[in-house]
Amino acid sequence: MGVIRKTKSIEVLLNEFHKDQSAISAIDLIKRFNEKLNKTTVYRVLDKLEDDGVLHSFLDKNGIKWYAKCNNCSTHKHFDAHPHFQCLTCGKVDCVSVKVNIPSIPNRHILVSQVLIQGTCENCLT
Amino acid sequence: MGVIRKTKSIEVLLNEFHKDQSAISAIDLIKRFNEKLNKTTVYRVLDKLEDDGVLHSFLDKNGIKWYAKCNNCSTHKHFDAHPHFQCLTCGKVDCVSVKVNIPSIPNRHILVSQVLIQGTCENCLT
DNA sequence: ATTAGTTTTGCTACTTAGTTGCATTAACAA
DNA sequence: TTGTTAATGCAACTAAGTAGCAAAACTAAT
Ligand SMILES: [Mn+2]
Ligand SMILES: [Mn+2]
Ligand SMILES: [Zn+2]
Ligand SMILES: [Zn+2]
Repeated sequence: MGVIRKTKSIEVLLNEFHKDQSAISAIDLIKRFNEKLNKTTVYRVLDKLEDDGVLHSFLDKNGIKWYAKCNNCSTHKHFDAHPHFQCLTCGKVDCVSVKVNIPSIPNRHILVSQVLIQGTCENCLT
Repeated sequence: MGVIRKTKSIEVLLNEFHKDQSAISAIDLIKRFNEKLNKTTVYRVLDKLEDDGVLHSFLDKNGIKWYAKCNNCSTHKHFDAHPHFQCLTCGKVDCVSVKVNIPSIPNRHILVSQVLIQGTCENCLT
């Protein structure tokens, strides 16, 4: 897979991730470009950008899908085993670069893990 | 809130959690008692049992809801800050009792966190 | 610049998990 | 046994995400 053609939809969506480091939910993007892009297109572009290693995705506390820009990933290698932080006050979601280490579990082989942290963001702390 | 009346639905569902320590998804319970209980009832009973501290819930990798029996919880106190483990081979989900410690994050106040670990369960390891 | 081949898009319809409103039924305390 | 109120069933709905297919738009070759 991977992005093959530079289309308007891809440009518009990617630009949204470039102008802010925060994660953005698929639903939010659909709302933002309501008049400009079809929702199916939004889902498909996000999916493709993820395949291409440009974005990565995760689910928030309510099971809805968020995307954020990958930091050193490519089509072949992904380094996205970082936690995500969701502010319970304003709803903003960010990638956090701390390392959470998962202890081994007896009789089980661990492959991946997702960590979602919730609390108050710096903007809402005051 | 909390369970007030001992009904057939509550008994049937609770019994399912008693005979096995594993977590069970709401969807699965709806399927299991397809002929016996209405799906709305299943959702409502699970919700109420959670309020009452008898069960706790979490979302799996696909954003679907699972429930498991609480281990020392009551209506007022919840001790469910434990990770959950989902086997990628058989799909089984369990509570795990290891402690994952979340490091503090600069400028952010952490309140709760969810950890979902994926891998291979003891049954599927062979 | 035109064309042809292929990808991407829009649209409509669909799926699936979960929720809501409301009338009926079942607990249970008196 | 009866009256009150919680719990249930049913049908209709919501919301996130998917699928099929025809039309549009890239891109590369001519
Ligand atoms: Mn991230
Ligand atoms: Mn648990
Ligand atoms: Zn905030
Ligand atoms: Zn397994």
